[in-house]
Amino acid sequence: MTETDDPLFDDPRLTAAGLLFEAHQGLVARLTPTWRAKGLSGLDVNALMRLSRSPGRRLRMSDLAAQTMLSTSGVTRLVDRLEKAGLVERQTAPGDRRGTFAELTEAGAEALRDVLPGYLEALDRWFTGVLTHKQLEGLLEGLRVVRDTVHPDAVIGIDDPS
Amino acid sequence: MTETDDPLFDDPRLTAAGLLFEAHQGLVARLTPTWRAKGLSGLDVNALMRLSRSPGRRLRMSDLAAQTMLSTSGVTRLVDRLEKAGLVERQTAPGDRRGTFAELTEAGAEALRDVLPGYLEALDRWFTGVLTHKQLEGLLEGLRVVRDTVHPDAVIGIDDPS
DNA sequence: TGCGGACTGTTGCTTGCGCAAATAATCGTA
DNA sequence: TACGATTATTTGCGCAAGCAACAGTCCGCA
Repeated sequence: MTETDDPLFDDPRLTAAGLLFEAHQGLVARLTPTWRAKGLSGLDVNALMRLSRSPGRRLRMSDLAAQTMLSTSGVTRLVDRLEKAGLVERQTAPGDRRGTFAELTEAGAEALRDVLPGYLEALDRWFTGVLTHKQLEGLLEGLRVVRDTVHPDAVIGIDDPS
Repeated sequence: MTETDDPLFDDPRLTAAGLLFEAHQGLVARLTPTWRAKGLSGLDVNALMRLSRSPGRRLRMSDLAAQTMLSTSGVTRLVDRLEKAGLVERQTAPGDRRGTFAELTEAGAEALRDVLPGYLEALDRWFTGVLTHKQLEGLLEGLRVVRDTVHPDAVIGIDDPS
């Protein structure tokens, strides 16, 4: 029942992209309470999870920026907050005093253990659990292809190399 | 080669969600230049597209808020900017002077026609075009299910109705 | 050894968002 | 008709993010 004056506005590619955006946004909206209840933001959780999965539970600031797709200044302030909360510690990189590592503290890992059960439950309820095994497989396959196409490792300054 | 101290941190549900988030963020990063080159933000384009597809090319502020998943105050300011740019016009709702419609102007439709070609091309290059027909179908099916689960029509104040 | 250029992270400034309070209009009921 | 409750939108305030400028460190080469 859409009323379009211009057929350009109704391209199936737009519909497909809209579906991706809406599913994403809606899921995030559903997940948000699980971490907000613990006093964290989505980016906090993202960063903590990235650190927890990295060797030595730490990452260089710039690598964390690349992984979270934040600007370096954004990461500086994110780590500022996490450090103030005691969830992360800065340490200067041995051998290169320009670099700084952000390392997950035990309190940080604990915060993660505190958030994850509710987070996983919500994922189950709103995402993985509402799909058949086959649907989930199909979804993940498509996402994997898109992610690999679109996610050029370091994604700080994207200047379309057209 | 991930090093996890806690198996909780490596749940397949987390991987699945991470895939969705990364595909989304990466795609957005790829698309951003297409609208930024025209002086618009992603939310601008989203709003303009919603309006263009609505009856009379207009929506009430609160409906626009629901569709864009912004807060109502966010929409107030979004429409402020679009109106100042001449892409949208406010008109008080006939019959209920509390309500306000945001209506797409001809300049707004023109801006959309200006952005869409590049936008569609980018979608093709980074999203729909990199998938086989079958992969795309599988992806869209999964997304549709998730979207319908997660997107309860009006999504302004989500209070988990557990 | 010393100097210029490149790289890493932080700071100043601006922009945009959400929450909560304020404002304006309508509805229901006596 | 009048008043309290409800609904729609706007404003005040605080926070978080990006960009651009800056400071500190390292590397290469004469």
